[in-house]
Amino acid sequence: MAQAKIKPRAEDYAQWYQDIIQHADLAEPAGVVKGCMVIKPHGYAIWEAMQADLDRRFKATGHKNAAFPLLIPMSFLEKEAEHVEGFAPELAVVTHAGGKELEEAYCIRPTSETIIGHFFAKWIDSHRDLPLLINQWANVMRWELRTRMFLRTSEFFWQEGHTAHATHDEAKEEVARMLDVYRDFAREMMAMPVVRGIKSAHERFAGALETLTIEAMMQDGKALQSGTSHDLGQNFGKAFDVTFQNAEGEREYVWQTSWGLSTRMIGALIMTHSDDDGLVLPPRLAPIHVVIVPIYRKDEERDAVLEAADRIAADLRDDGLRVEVDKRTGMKPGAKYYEWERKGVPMRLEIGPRDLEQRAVMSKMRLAELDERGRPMKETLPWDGLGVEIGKRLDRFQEELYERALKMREENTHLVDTWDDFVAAFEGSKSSFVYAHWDGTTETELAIKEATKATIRCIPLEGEGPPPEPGKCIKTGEPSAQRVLFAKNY
RNA sequence: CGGGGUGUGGCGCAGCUUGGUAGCGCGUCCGCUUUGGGAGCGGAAGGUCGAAGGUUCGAAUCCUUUCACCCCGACCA
Repeated sequence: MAQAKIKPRAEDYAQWYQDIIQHADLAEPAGVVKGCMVIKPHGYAIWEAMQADLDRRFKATGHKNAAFPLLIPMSFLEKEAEHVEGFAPELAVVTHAGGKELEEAYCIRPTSETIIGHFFAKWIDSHRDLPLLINQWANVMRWELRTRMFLRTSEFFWQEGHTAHATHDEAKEEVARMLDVYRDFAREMMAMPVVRGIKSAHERFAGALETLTIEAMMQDGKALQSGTSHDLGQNFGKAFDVTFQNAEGEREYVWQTSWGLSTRMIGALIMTHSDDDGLVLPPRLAPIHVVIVPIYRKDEERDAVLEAADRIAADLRDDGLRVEVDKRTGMKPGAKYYEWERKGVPMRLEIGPRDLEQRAVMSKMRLAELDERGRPMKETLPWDGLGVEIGKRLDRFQEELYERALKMREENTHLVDTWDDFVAAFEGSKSSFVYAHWDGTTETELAIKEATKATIRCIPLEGEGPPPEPGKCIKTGEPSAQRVLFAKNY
């Protein structure tokens, strides 16, 4: 295990982020494949927890999983003009296979709208076939110029939902519904508050009529686009001839949507909750809820302590908790404490001879207050009803993480009305969430980015951000219907 | 892709200017003593110095090329 200290956030946020990933043993750069990473077991377990919950939510909203080819004929991409323009620069292309050059090159999927569009055309014939609600869990590849672990790697894992509907209204409902699924997932599982909104034309998905997004604030004030839901209109329907016969017997193009959320969320988790001591995980996504550290001096003590630890672990597992007993020898308890804290385990139990006598355990939460002597506060919990008590504390911890993240965001969210204040808000490497008026043009959006590096993260949906009120564009003074969210972003 | 930086045992680094065949800390393995907030002592293992060429009697060190990673941009989930 690495021994060098985690770089404090205040000194070098980027280095801190790298250190957390290494010290928590989440992933490492592949090295032998540019821009790709190996997600290690502790990191992958977090993704599996995310997948399990999202999959349940997708199925609860009527979606079914399917799998489409990794390789897509190049000609498919070219069928939708904006789509190919958006993705062409970052495609990895397969030109040879089976020892000879292919007649038509394949690209490794950067996203699957095109190949799924092709199959939708085969599968959909009648309005009775609609809506068609499909999700795919997959890896995709986009040859990014600058990569950062979890946030932007050449290969990444995600889910992509693809649906086809008979009417635009139905499709728009789906787009909004799935955005809310993402919002709820972020809130309930990740303990991460998000702002829902609409992407500006410039930030929209290549080939979409409209892109909805959830944007989260990271600890350094930058925004992270955390999930997107696209209204594809009939663009792909027309490109792939996906048509159906309506109730009146007329042939119509379908209305499609797509929506995705990726392993980037692990990066979001890190930058939302973790601290200078290591990873901090919300209990609902933690691969291990509780680690039990047995403490003993003599062999007799050892047997009794381990027996009790195993029994408690078994009881807690029966209560639905994910528990690990750290039986490693030759390692002092303190060393184990530090290691599990680096890995983000929400709660630790210590059990030793003293506890055996009292029929109790010592418990310590990952984010514990310090006492007068600067030591983390611990709490004695009796064996009776232990699972219930731990459950309560984990639930409270989950909620505290959310409250803490929300507070952090609110303290770093501002309404700005003058250009000078706007520039000051993004001076140097500073970032925060700034709600300001914008005249609605891409030209102004780009000028603001050029001057401040801040971009429009989204046009907030109703109920998000400040109440809509007309005003004047921060840059041009032209009329604006509502404030939009500006921030630097990952 | 432009600019900058870095590649030396699992991790963190020194050595490079002034070439002489690799060292430190942590970790790992074995033994004994330890174990309620990062253990101590003794012994041991582990490295084609990112890769390929070149210069040289001799290259971690000098030259060329290349690969990867990190940071700042531009591009993007």
